[in-house]
Amino acid sequence: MLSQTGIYAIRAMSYIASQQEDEKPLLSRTIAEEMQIPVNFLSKILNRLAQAGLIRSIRGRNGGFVMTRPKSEICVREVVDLFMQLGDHKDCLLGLKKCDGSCGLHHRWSNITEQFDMMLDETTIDKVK
Amino acid sequence: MLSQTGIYAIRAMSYIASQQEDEKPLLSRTIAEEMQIPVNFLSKILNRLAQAGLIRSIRGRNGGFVMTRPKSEICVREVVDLFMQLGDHKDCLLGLKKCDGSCGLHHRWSNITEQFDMMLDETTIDKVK
DNA sequence: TGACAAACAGATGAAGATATATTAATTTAA
DNA sequence: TTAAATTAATATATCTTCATCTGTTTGTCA
Repeated sequence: MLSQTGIYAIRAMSYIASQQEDEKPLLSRTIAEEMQIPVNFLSKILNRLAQAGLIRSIRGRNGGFVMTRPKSEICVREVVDLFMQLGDHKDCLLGLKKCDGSCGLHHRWSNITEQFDMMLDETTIDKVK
Repeated sequence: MLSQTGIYAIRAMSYIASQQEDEKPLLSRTIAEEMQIPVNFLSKILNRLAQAGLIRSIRGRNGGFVMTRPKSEICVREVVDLFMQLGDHKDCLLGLKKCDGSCGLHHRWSNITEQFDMMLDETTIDKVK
């Protein structure tokens, strides 16, 4: 449901959020260690997050990453959307094009995806300890 | 949540189930066309289903595949389990080892996986139109 | 200028999905 | 009874996507 990259991104964001009081930029190395993410791979993820404006990157000595917005105003979906397209969950689980919602799994599946979507939308980064 | 292979397997099984009245063995070619599955790939899937005893294969002229058990007694999970291990859904969505269930996504996620598991267990092949 | 840190490019690896080709079993027809 | 046609079984190769690693470049501060 979530790709490894998506999971890493949430982990990284929530860590940065949890440490932002310090004001001091967080090193990617530190984040990688604390959150158990391969450091070079994390680098790409952080870069993408920075491009999207969710964090700000600071180069050079005393550099690192800092939040740009209040952590309570960033929802998990915003993060995830940068790394995977969750596709239209409205579709049939079995990928049947003809399916009009009568495929036996359809109703239950759409309940599930609905809950999943709500979870992403309603959970903010600061809630993800 | 389901791999492509898992999806194909359910599609194939449900098609065989829906046609079993005829008694005549179904060709893999036919199943592939009707259910939009790459024929050679389907061949492997059917083979696996046959090994597991969910269907029986008949070689040679007039051969094909037939059901071995009443379609109302085969649940979706049985099919899926042959092609993917769904892992322990009990775990933390974010893969946090330390997570004691307090990770903000945990509660909602475990509800979701619970429903998903129930869907697989309680839906029989004949219900998957 | 030199050390530090992020940014970027590219190569590698692994898993899953798909395609190609060959082999084995069975039936039918000559 | 034999040969041809049909069909599944199997083995192998390719393609794709995602994840990971390696190395180089660029920017910044002391």
